[in-house]
Amino acid sequence: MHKDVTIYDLARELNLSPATISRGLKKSDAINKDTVSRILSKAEEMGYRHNNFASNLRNKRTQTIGIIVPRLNSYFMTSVLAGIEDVASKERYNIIISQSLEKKELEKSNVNTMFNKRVDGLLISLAYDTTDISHLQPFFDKHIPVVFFDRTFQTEESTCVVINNRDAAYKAVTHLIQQGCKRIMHLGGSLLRDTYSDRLKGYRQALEDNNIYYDDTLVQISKLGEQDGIDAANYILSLNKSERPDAVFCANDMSAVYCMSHLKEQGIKIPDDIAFAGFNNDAVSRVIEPKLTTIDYPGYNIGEAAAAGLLNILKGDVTTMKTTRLVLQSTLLIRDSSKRRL
Amino acid sequence: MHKDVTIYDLARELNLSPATISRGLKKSDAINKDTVSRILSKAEEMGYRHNNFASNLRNKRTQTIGIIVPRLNSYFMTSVLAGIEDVASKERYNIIISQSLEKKELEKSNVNTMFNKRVDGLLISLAYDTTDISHLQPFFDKHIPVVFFDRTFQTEESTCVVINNRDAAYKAVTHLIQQGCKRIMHLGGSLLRDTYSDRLKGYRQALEDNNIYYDDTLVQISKLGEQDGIDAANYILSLNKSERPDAVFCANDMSAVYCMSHLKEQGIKIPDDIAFAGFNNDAVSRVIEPKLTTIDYPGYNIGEAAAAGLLNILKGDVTTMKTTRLVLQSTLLIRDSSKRRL
DNA sequence: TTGTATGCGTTATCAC
DNA sequence: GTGATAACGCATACAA
Repeated sequence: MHKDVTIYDLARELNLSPATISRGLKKSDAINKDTVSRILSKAEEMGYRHNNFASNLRNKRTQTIGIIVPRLNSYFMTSVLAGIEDVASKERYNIIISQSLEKKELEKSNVNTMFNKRVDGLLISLAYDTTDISHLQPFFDKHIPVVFFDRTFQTEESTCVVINNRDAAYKAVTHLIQQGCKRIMHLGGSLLRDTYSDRLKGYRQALEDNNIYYDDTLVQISKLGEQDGIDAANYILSLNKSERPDAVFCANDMSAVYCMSHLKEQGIKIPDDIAFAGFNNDAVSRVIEPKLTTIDYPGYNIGEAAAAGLLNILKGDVTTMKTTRLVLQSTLLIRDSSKRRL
Repeated sequence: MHKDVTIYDLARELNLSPATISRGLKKSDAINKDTVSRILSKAEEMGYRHNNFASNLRNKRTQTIGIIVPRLNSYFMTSVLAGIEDVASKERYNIIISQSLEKKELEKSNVNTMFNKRVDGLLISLAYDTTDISHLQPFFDKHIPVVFFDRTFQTEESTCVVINNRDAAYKAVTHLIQQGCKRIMHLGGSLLRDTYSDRLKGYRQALEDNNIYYDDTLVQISKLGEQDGIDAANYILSLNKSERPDAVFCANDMSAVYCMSHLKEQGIKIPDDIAFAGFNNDAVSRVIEPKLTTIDYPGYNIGEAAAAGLLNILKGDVTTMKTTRLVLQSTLLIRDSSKRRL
């Protein structure tokens, strides 16, 4: 384990001062062009590498933004990440990622870790069961900017990047109604999250606008996982034929796909007996048979917007930072799972 | 933006020396129990937080391990990550993650970033097109341990964590043969990766052991993505009926599922016309109709083993570090996509 | 059990 | 254009 090469070593070799080396390494134009290139090539030659710790210690900035998400294993999240990464790296920011695995406690601890790592800003999509954001108070107290995306929380201290979930849900449900469906079930996520409560609102609004009675036995709230989809299917099968829904609108594709798949196994015809619509446009939605009608949730754009929003605050005057709600567009993708032969 | 609380501030408040505070904060037993608790509560009260930069600068260790993977968006990778995270956090190590997106150049740049961030060790699964590991040389030179998993590279300087891909493929193909299949196609990944070349070897061995002629027109190498599955399906459809395979063994589930799905759309019956087997046991393998026979690739265990291996090296004597090849068990999961009514 | 003194590598301020 | 110097906050060798 050799000693690391420092700017002092370079200074000694080149008969310059450490200060000049430091400036030269970041191509300051207060330094002679020629000196700069001598410094750079010497650095290369000696295998110098910049020491972030020393630099951060000195600068009191980490040039790092933290990201906390519920889970990474969806196409949506990977897209968000890609969007964030692109924007951040252009501005020479590093990112660190952690997963809350949908658990409030883990989210708290991750927030804490991010705080202690002194990230310059935080991007967060909340866990299912997070009820308040007191764990973010340290960030607010220190005026470290926080941007919420997807799973947001109303606050006066931060920016949100979302889509119009209510509208998207409204479109999906209206489409199902137009296909002739009259008894539409909804598999929703935690109502603690606006993301999901807005989808429920859109669902209700669509029913109302079409004079369909809202039946709360047809609304199931869950974590929208594999098993939840199957449970919903079993619930449907447990109903009398007359009580069964003729369509299901799910707040994500995973639950839709598992629910559909389980119903198919029991002989239910999709979309003729029961039509389906999901949410997110995950890869599964395109392999399931029939292909799943869903909402295209533009993850990459969300990520870009969230990162850009954060960097704006970081570059601008922190004291002028205010609540902004950025609403991106989403699209209904109509596929076979909801196409009735009318 | 207030000034941060430091150990000096605590020292002043408590009439102790910074050294005592430093020791007290990490509960050194060279310090009076009572003093320790006074320090801790004062720290709490004043909102002290440990400064990693100062500490790392001093210690020349980051207590951080780097992870580079091709992509995060699979169940397999998320499981690996969870395994790594569990092991690492128990030993109070932090992790930082980056994606190469299957691109050699991005991988290089990520390796570089990790090096400059001075991670204490590196866990890596290589990109499709990485041909050599010269970009890891800085790690080897500085004796910073590197552990490969899944997509590995033969080297004398590092540990690998894998499954027996050859054996797993052999089992899958043998199973297809036992179902009566005689003309088995293989969708494989880049032969630059042992992971995939071993699967091809297992495939060939199974054919040979059953006196089936190896036909290289039935082997397609690709990136195993969505489109590659569809392309393979179209290739199959372009063949005369007599030339068509009666089974397909795919090196991942994604390509299998898309290939299957496309063939089904064209009226091919699965498994009767063509049987399928995939690899990984991704979530999609359980929703596709018929359910996909696949290899259960134990991601969580791989992650655990890789992290544990790395930490072992980190804790032990670096000079005794040597090439270890850790081979974990995988299992063939037989599902409907390969069950022929014999 | 606690204190003193010093250095980790960088950068900003001030001087020349 | 370049140099000298003083922080940044922490952890340890050595002393007491």
